[in-house]
Amino acid sequence: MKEITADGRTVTLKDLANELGIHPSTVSRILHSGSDVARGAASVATAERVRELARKRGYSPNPQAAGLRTRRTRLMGVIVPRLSDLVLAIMYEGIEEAAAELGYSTFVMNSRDDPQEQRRKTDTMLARRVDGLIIGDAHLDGSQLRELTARNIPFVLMNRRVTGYPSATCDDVLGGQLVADHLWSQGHRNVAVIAGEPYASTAVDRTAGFADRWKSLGGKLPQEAIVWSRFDTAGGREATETILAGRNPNPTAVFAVNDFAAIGAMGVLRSHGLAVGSDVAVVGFNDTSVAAELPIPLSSVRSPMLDIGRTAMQLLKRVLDGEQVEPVRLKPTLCVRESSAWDNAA
Amino acid sequence: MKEITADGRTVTLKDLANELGIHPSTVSRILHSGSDVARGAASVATAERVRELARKRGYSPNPQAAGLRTRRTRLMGVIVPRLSDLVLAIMYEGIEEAAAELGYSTFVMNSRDDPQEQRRKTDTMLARRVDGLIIGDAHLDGSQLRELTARNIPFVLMNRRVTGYPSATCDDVLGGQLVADHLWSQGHRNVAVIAGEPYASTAVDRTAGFADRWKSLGGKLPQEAIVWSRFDTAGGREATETILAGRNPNPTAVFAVNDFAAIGAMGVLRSHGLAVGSDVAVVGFNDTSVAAELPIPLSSVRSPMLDIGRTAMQLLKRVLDGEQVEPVRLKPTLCVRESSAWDNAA
DNA sequence: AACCCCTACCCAATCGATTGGGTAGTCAGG
DNA sequence: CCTGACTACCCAATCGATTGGGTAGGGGTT
Repeated sequence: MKEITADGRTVTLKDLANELGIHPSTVSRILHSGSDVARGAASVATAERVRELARKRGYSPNPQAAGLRTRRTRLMGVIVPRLSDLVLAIMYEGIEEAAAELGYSTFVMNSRDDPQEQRRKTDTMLARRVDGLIIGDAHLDGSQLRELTARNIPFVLMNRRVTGYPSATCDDVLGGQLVADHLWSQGHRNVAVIAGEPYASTAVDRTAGFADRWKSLGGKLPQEAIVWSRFDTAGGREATETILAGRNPNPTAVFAVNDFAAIGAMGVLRSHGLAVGSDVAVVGFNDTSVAAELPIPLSSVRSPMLDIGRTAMQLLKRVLDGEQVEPVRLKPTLCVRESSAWDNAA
Repeated sequence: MKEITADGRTVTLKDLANELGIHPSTVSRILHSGSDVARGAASVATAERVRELARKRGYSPNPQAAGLRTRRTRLMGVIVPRLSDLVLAIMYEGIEEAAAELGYSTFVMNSRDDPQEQRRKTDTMLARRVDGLIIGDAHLDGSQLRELTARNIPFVLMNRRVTGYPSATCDDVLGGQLVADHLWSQGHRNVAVIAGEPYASTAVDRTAGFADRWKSLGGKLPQEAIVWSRFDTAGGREATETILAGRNPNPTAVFAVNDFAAIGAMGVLRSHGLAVGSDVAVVGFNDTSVAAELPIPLSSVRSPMLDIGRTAMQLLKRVLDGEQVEPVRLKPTLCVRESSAWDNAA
């Protein structure tokens, strides 16, 4: 309800002050701090009159002016590889929710996981004077992050973690373990992993969680059973071709660290005459909304994407408040569906 | 490359001016206008010195201060039903690209297609003093838009259009026609439409384009062959159940105005023992990335989503420049795949 | 010599909110 | 009656960039 004065400008503090015959600074103090400011700043009666008029005139403070003075914008920058990745889109929804609750607004930008773009987007955000950054595209090498630290910019990581920095992620190691337990108990002994991009902690942790647990269960997982790939369907297809070409006998189960890669894998398996669910089990990760909708519903590790976003925002807020924060890892759960429900122990 | 002075503040115009012994206003004029300002404002030599120093110190103008003075923020607000809808996410990528080229930054917010949220989000954006809005969630009744017009806020529509307002959309009517032509030429005569939400022009136009063309080809399309639904898989499933329950004989083709609804439809058809592609053709809309990846690849109308986003941003820029702009409808193309490739004319 | 016009700048107000530092006026206690 | 402590405000500087309105000095014209 932004209202305007007779001459077409938006209502300012001074307008309110003039109308009430008091000083703008008094109005500011009344509106700025909670009702607790009545002590010292103004009488209860005046405070009430001010608040009433502000409501009536639809006063909304000018964030430019406030920011200029306070050097805080209540803006947060969010950088993600791409928003058209469903996983990141949902996390962003979580961020937006939490940001609204905390009185912040957010910018998002896509970096396509390209270091050049990451820098460029970071710079645009800083030029906009954001108070802090949520980095959703961190690479494990961390060069990007060292620079931010050096420039003294408050930030937290989301989705992907890097040791030594605050982050909100899924417990990806646990996620990998859940899959290992599941496939092992279904009787599989010859498995392969479509591991994702080696620069992303999501890929590395999920793969490591799986591999370590698999070995501690007594399973074998030779080097060539782990194939690194892109996170999309095409990446999943290529990886699966590699797996099928390189292993004899073919694995009876495939764990893809990403649903879309898993979908690509299912396609290739099918076209090689292998029935997903009976000949070969497939498990994905994230439990994106398509997983359950496929003709052969895809087993997938459900990660709390919305919560990860919310948590990232809350962490960043705490960083801005000067707190020392620790990384947060949210627990995933496994959703078993047809694609891996066939019992191979028989 | 935001640099800071010795005492930790970011570099300002005044810093540059002091260092060069000239007045801040001169620096502003040199940096503000292109190189064409050398005439009148400053000597070429001074201009060069200023630009050089600005580069060296990593000067980046404070948008708060500039905005406070100029009353323009170079911020645009974008409101979409939800960013986790792939279609909108891609359009937003287009917006972001175009915005960067034009020197704007963008906010996105999700409204969930809920009028209350639409208002709330609009107000937050205006409180942030955005220069204009891109509305991606317009409802055909247009009450939301009348209010914006009344409040004198520059905006354009995206994805969905409403008569009388500038917009960047897909030519959805044409899209519907393409599907009608295709299904008719494949020999189908008994078809059904999963029509989407009746408040969205995308749904209405696609359905109308299909229905009108179908009838002009000589086809029949009774009222009960058109089922309105939500845009997601669940909506598609429900609609398909309705269709299968209500029609005898079953239709040999189904057009869903949205890929996700189409995916839901394929699931239900399959579970009713109908083979998609041979028993029943299915066509979706938008050609989102999953369409081609399904076990039975889905025919779909490809809409130029990225371009729609870019166009929306460019239109808005022109609106801000005071131009009178006309709605733009971008041409879609039909991608035929297995789900509707079976020739029923036989 | 008087006049005008450039060139290359400077000056100061302004945008709207915030904030450290007052100050009248009232009341109580000594 | 004086002092001190409140209460309820006011004042003015400030944040950084922009912009309409100067102006000094130099060169050219008539």
